[in-house]
Amino acid sequence: MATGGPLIGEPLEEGSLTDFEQILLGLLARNPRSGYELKRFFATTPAAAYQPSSGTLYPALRRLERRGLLTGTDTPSAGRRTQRRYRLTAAGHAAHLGWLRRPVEPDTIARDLGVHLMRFVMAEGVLAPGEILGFLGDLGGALESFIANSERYVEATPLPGRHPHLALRHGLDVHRASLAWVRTAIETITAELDAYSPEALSPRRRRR
Amino acid sequence: MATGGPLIGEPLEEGSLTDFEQILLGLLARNPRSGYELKRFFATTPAAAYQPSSGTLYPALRRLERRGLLTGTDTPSAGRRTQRRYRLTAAGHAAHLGWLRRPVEPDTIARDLGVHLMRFVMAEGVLAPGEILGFLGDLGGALESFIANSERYVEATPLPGRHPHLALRHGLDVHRASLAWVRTAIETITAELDAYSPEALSPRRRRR
DNA sequence: TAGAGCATGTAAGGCGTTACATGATTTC
DNA sequence: GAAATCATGTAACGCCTTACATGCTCTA
Repeated sequence: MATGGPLIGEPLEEGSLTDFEQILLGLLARNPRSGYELKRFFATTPAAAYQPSSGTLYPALRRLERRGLLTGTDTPSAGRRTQRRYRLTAAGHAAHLGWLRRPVEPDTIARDLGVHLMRFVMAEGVLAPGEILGFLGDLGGALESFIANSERYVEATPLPGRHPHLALRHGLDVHRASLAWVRTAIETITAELDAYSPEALSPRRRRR
Repeated sequence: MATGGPLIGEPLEEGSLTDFEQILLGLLARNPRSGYELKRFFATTPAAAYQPSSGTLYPALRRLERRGLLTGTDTPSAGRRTQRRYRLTAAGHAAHLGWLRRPVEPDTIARDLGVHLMRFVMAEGVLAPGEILGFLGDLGGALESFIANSERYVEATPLPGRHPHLALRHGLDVHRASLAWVRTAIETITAELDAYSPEALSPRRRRR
């Protein structure tokens, strides 16, 4: 920690990763894949309303490799052109864990909801159930205050016309749906936890 | 129309505008503003979870001016540094109208919902009520098929874990909320239309 | 004269988009 | 041998982000 220069093999850490790079890291953390397999994943999953092009995907993988978060190995798969298959390094796993554990910023909740959902998906089996419930709790809290702020704004501010009012109403409706989802997600996960160890993990709930 | 070269004063039309540029156009169509006033608008409106920086805003205004969609005039407002106040040209109004009238692409509905909401807000008083109801109808239709597709996918595809299933559920819940909003928006606007001219515009509804 | 607020702008760097290029293999 | 599919990549261009620069005015 107190050494002079940068150590060989240490994570570079200069400049943080984009959301897209973090998502690539998360996908490769579960199972190593090639660039093309990643493209197909994005193509076939309706969750991703996003379709990375070759010019986005391949350079991103090379960047992550250059940073020491991924290692790629050329594998001449039967027939076809040689594939380059990527897997995480130790530094890559550390970066991914750090991303999953990032606190929920209440100020940017509306903008980052999609990213939070991706983090939630990728946290399964990686973060402890307690951490996941904590994350969902923070998410719910952020949504609650966002909704409260929007309601206060709608009541306090005279709006120029009917459409702005309706549009704000849309934002409220959508975020209320998100909040309701967070609550059922917490219940679902808590219930599953209780099923496995009713006494140890959540004794309070059994009394009900 | 059949002349040889490009006419002076014609809209350039080469390459289309970004969503952000279209939104600037829409804001300036209602009332001329300076860059700083636009910044304050974005800062004080909770609808905009987006905060354009100086480096984004001012060059964008200059681009639109260079394209002939805006005209800016330096106005030495009392005290302070000289402001540059922008207003739309005829070509700018045409570009804005074209943006408002763009059809709803069902394929990108999840990605573009926010932009559609902005278009809805800015269409008030600019597009005819019939056009606005048509737009909302298309929006609702696109949401319906998106929801139906997602439901089919959830039922047909075995998902690796509980979290992916929950995340897809979130998408469904949120888009169902959007669809419900579209329907109430249609009702609201239709009702208001009826109030002004019950016979002429919507005689069917009176029978109910 | 130093500082704070208003107002517009520039510079460097990075990432994404579109379009094109390239290689290898199988099918018609 | 032409075309399609798999698979990776490059090049040009444009926009955004961050940070800094510039002017002008009023107040302490």
